[in-house]
Amino acid sequence: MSQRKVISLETIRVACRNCSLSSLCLPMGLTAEDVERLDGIVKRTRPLHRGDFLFRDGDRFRSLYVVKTGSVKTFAPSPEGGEQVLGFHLPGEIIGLDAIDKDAHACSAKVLETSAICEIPFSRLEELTATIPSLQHQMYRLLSKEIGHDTDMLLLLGKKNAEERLAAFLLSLSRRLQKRGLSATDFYLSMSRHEIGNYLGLAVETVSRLFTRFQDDGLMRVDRKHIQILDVHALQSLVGGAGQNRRQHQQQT
Amino acid sequence: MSQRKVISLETIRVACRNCSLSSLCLPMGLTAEDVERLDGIVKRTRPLHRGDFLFRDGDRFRSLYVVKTGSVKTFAPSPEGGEQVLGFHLPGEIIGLDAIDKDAHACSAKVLETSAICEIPFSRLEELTATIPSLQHQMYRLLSKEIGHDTDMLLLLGKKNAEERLAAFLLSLSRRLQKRGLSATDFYLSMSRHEIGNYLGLAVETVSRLFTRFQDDGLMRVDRKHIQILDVHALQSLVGGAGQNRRQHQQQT
DNA sequence: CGCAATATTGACCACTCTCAATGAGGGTGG
DNA sequence: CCACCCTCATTGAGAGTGGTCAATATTGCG
Repeated sequence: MSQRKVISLETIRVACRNCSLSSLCLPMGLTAEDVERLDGIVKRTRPLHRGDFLFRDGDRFRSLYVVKTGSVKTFAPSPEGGEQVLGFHLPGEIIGLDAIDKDAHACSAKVLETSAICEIPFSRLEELTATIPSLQHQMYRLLSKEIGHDTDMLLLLGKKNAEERLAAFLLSLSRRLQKRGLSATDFYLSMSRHEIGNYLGLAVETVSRLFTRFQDDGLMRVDRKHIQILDVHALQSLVGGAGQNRRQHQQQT
Repeated sequence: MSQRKVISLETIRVACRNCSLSSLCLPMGLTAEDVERLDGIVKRTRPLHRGDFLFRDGDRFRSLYVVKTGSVKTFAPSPEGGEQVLGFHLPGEIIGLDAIDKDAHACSAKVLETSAICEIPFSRLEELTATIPSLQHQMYRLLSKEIGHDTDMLLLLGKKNAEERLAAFLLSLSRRLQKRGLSATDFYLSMSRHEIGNYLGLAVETVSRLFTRFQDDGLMRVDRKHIQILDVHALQSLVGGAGQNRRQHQQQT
């Protein structure tokens, strides 16, 4: 910890900017000027708190949101009156892409803990992407990436058992936190067991039992919301399906 | 059948065009000239046959594909060596959007029956969307719509039981066929029970049993791959969850 | 400090998977 | 043209994962 050197205010400011926009301009081809223009349309809102909504399903679509710090969950109403958690969004991740099509949000976004969120008015972003080809390409990639992510979830829900799902979930969190420079093995869950279960298509009780089991097996330590991963490799082999193939025959067509 | 009147070659040609591009320019704002330009980059390939691949996972990404007639399935390899069917693509639907991000296909696309497919080189499409704002917007919508569709599947796999899944699947097919002017209640399945089961996260046997049950209950007639829906409304109420709430508590957070 | 929400644990059972056998087509070759 | 084979689909019986219900911590918050 604290390998942080003395740095200038300007450095922080720039780093902070890049932070909020990293998902948009990371693999860029953008000039400094382009980034400046992009930066110009981003609204920085004051910190939001647990329970606050970024938007609710049915709301008119106006902006995309980027998590700077904290975390957000998105969830859609299911016909029976329940809800399906669609994702947990950590710093650097973008929210709202699914609303472009219908020009309205089909899901709600709720802040899980005190968070800083950037807002990017989509109409202005569109103007920008129309004049900066590389930014347009970034947008396409961003949308495409979201599809790829959903695909992964389909595989998870369609083919994996409870154990594999929870292991995959934990590793996903770990990896994403690490990418932001946080610890990959020691972190706090900002969501409840209920929400994890809902997200993974499992009952709360199953999630709870698995946490206990993983801990008993020495894979991790669990204390309420505090998670310490002790054996990443074992978790990975759980996901990969070291467990004998299960669930419908793996047919080749 | 054969309510087809005598029509000019030109009419057919135009209709055919619109067909292949409908998903791109339907809710448009495109001038005739724009459509012309779009049309100019579309490659029309000769008919493909059952078992042909549009692309395989790992292939370099070059083009998007639009189904004109026939059907295509996409599927991704799962770590254990099996595969997850990601979707069945009917006329008017577009394939390959998930590959933009990594510039490589993460899934394979296989033709299920003799089909006509259009190919749209993505780099050329990108050039076009950079100069036609409304087309750019269409592309964003298209990508966004795909995300929305995946979201629906997540809800299906995460929250619905076997009965609800199959009912939803049948209604989805029905609706999409109808949109293309085909019968909503009488059609042939181009995919096997295996593929349906894989797609829905169910075992083949479960799919088979449900077909039998639905038939016994008078919801539909099933003869091999020939499907006749007799009671759409009943199917709809099955999906909606008329069946008493099942699967994890529907918590509100 | 006490109530409400969240989490854990146990017992039971249902949905659906697995295994296995049989039947029905569709294609190929004799 | 028929026999054969192979794939696909159907059906039955049994088993297991994970859901449901219920009781008991534990925590957080007003």
